Amino acid sequence: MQNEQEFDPIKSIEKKYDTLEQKPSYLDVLNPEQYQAVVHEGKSLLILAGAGSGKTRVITTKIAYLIGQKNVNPRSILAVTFTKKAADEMRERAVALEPLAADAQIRTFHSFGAYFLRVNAEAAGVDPNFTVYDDDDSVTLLSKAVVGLTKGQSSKYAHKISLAKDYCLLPDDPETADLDSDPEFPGIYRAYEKRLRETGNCDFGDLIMLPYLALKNNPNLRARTQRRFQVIMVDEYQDSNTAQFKLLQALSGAEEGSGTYVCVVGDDDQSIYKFRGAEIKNILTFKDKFPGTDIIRLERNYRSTEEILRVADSVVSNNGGRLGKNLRSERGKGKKPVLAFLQNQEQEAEFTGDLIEETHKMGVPYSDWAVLYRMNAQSLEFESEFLHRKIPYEIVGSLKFYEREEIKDLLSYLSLIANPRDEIAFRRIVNKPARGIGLTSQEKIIDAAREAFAAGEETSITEKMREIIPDFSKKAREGGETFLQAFDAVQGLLKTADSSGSDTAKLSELVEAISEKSGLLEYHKDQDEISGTQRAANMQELANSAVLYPCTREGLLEFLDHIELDRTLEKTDSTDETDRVTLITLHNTKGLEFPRVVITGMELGVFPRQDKTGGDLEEERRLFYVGITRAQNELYFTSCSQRRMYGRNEYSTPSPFLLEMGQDNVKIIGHKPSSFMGGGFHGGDFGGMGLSNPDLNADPLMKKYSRGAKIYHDDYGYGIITSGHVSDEGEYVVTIRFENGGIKRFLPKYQEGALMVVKD
DNA sequence: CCCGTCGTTATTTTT
DNA sequence: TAACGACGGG
Repeated sequence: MQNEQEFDPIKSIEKKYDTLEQKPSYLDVLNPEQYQAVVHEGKSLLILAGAGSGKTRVITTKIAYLIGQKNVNPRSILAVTFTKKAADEMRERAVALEPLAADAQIRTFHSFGAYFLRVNAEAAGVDPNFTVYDDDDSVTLLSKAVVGLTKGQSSKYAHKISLAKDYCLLPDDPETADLDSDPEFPGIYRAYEKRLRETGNCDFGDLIMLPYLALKNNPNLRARTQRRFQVIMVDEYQDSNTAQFKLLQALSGAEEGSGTYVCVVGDDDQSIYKFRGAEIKNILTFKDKFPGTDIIRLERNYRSTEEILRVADSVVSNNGGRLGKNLRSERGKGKKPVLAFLQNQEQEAEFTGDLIEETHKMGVPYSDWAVLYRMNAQSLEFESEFLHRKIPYEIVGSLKFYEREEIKDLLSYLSLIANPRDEIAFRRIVNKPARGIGLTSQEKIIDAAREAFAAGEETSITEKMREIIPDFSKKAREGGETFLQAFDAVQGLLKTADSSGSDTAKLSELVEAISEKSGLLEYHKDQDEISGTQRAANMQELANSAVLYPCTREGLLEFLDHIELDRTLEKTDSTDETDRVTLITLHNTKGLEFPRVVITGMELGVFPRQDKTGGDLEEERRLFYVGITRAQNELYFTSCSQRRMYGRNEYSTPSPFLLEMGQDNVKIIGHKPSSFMGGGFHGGDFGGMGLSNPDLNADPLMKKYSRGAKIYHDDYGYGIITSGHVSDEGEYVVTIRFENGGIKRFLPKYQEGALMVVKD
């Protein structure tokens, strides 16, 4: 005993040095700002992370540090991102630094919402077995909820409803009426909500809005939740919407002095999703909403060369209302970006192909290259050029696996098993393959089921169908029996909750059984023969992806969540070639980087789009900024003097953004258009307001009578300019569609007296 | 219920 | 231009 006591102080000292020794090396690799951000505590924190400044490293290190060094319970950490990919990467990297991080909630906003709703289903007033309707399903549901809408109207209103939810607006909120000029809109929204609740399902917007409302209306739940989450981090905060902001506020209890530590990370210069409801003001005013916020700027860029960042900065400094940042490259000077003026899109594709081929001969892999464009339609020219030249490429984002017909069919069976009130899923599969159960029969079944649900009956759509089917015609009756038999059979494969762990049935078996017994596999195989598609293979692919899930109700819900909340992945291509050029829209490049980047279609009307002014133009500019800052080593811009759009060959003006890059910051090749001669360059001195393109001002007629302008003609009445182009004779020609239906072309030059622009 | 034809309409889209 | 939806006939 005596001895032991003598050893004690030594032990204690030893321990201290042991601990110092164990100071995790992950802190050593941080730069001073990153380190500050990681060890920051107490107040709220806004990390302004410039492109390529290592923000993921900061977030993941912070999670590891909190758990490993500050003894924060991993379960009390919530980190949200916007994409599944980002969430997966974040979790993986955090766990690599600190294995206990596996217990932290690292999720997308929507997957967190789904999780929250399932756990708190009762408080939130939702069915715990809900599945998630995607945008297509919402459109279908709306068309059933409001009779007499055309398909176009349904998708328009469904889109508006989704926007309303992004802004956290309910049908009765006065602002809701402002979202659409149609005074019926709030009523349409209300009808949609009613029908959606009847199905027991949620749409994407619900996954954010309903958790927020549940917290708002339920103090106990709020207190419990705030106790649970001590640390909340949000990535890509510049693209959060109003509902997400409100949810963050409610979760953190910032207004109630909960003591939750909130850390948001983002870059106001990269906010590009306003059209989806993103509110850049969330990041601009964060410090006001979370008083006492500290701001840390990460301005060291490890991705791009100086020359590239110079162009990026020169462009984005044309925007007003920025938080401000000064990105510095840690990569050295590098090569000056190249701006190529070309004649048309064929030449644009050829030029790009040349670049890729020439460098490939020198040993540059294809995968170094990314070709960026504003619209998906622009990929076509590159595809044919690359196909022709045998340059391997991959188009990112166009293949939407989970939106394929055959996949949605299978998923509908799964959804209906999960939630027997899922009207949309039922309608999708009951008559596929054709069984003689047309729209009328479907209506009868759904109406009966809805009535039963309203009366509080514990039943399902298929049970109701079984009840009323004897009244149907022979054909419909027999077809219905076939469907019910198949459905019962596959539903029976789902193991009930009491079966124990010894049971190894996999969900993939259920998917395969559905394919077979529903007749869908056969049906789609036939379609394959006809259209040469890959549907049968895709169906198998879906089954394969279900192999990791148990064939239980829990496994099923988990699988469906996984799929609904991660629709981007799964671009399994049959070729195993990995060295490929990437073709991608500018929006889709967020978070990515490439050694060599070509930004194409730098023309007014394409990028930026012509109808963009003011704040919208600033967002286009940020999109341009995002594109530029993807490049590590080499950057190219292409601009065509002529472009075929909507079947018409139009002359085009260079993008005003090109003027903003600064003449000396790029190497210009090709035939410089007139607007680029003689000191036409002013980069960065417009304060970012409106269009400052000298070329537009050069021809006042083109500006006055631009596409989209509403006009009044003395002889023909009101109309809208559908297009404007410069003819071969060099004269500006506009095409006008008049309200009476007529389409006429004019030379505005000669119509000054008769043709006037009207405000709308 | 399937197929052809005509007319309309063209962003971006994390979930 | 091209792709997709609406509509009508077999």
